[in-house]
Amino acid sequence: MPRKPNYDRDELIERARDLFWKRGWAGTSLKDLEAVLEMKPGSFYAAFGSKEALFKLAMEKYATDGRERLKALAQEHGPIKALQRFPKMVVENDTAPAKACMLSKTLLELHAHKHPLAHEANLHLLKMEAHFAELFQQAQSAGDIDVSHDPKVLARRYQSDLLGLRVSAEREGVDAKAIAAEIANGLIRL
Amino acid sequence: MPRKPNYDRDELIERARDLFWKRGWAGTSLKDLEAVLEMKPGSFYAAFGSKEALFKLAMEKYATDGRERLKALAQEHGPIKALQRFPKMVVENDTAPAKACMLSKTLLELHAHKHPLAHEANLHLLKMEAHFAELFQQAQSAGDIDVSHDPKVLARRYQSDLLGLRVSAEREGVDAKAIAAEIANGLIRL
DNA sequence: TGTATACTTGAGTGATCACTCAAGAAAGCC
DNA sequence: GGCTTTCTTGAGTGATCACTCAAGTATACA
Repeated sequence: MPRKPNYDRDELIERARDLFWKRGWAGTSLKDLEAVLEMKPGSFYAAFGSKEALFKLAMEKYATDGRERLKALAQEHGPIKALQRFPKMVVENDTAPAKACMLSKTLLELHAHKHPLAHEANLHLLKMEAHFAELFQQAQSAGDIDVSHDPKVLARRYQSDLLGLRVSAEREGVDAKAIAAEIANGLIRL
Repeated sequence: MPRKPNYDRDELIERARDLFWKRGWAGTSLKDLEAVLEMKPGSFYAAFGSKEALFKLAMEKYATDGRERLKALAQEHGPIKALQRFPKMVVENDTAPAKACMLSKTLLELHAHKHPLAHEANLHLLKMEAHFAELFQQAQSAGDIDVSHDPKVLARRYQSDLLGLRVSAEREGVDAKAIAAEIANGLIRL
């Protein structure tokens, strides 16, 4: 009896993610979304409910994709190599809508307003940090990093450096690849 | 013959800076500014011309204040100690409107729109980086840092770490002071 | 093919956006 | 006190914001 929608929901969320990632929350208007998703307002609200609900979906996709890329890297090269390659990978991805992390952008834009999406971004960052800690611990088990270090401390610092790297990569005239290499090299001396 | 304005322009710019710093460009409405500056729209536009013009002034004040704080630190403690203390100082300043750097917030928010203010933020960041490089060079002359390092490379990395630190400080549940201490310690081993 | 059921359309909602401007108030000089 | 000049006031500008909804359209099952 029903009629099926003539779009791929997941693909729409990806397109929305790219737009939100690039332009931020306030910088993305519904008109922009309508253009990119090729949807009229009625369909949009029937499909997603609100701009905020779609942003949340987009951010979830962003976060899980990031974790999966890290996981894939670890499976292929092992924990320490994954941690070393990740910064470079992030910075060299020229197809990405922005160099900076969508989670940090969201956090910085909306934290002062105590917007629920800022809290959401925070949670995703925590999850990623936990993932980093896990890899650091595995690297210790493999003998690649001295066990005197607390993996959680290493992960906290690593993520901080990564966030800094990605802000720097958004700047003009800054050699982000060089910084990424420095971060990678810093892991050898642990 | 004329009538003098009944406000202190510099103080108004400071108040605007605090609001912009905290809430960002799009997050700060003219209504917000009118409330904080205690000005009606007519006076506001007579005094500053536009929201963008005031933001630019606010960002300039932010940038020069930052450079002066660093300079004061260097004069009191010397270059290497200044570089070590600066991250801690930034993170521990509880009176600041936000932990994150106003320049990076502006850059991340407006870079995708190619907004002139993003370019402006970029220039201020470059100036600050040059200041860092100068201190690194002075620290080398003083024998505190090995001369094998390029001060410009050190400054680039230092600023990246600092930006990451300040994003991390904006998060909840992250011990930013610990990261600041790690950054400071990292400078000893150079 | 008829009908029920969803999806699509797009003009329209009130609210808020940055900004304007004419009129009134206050200060400095004679 | 009168006059000039600037500052202050605040209602009002069109544009854009996120969002709604009634009407039209297409699809799947009978």
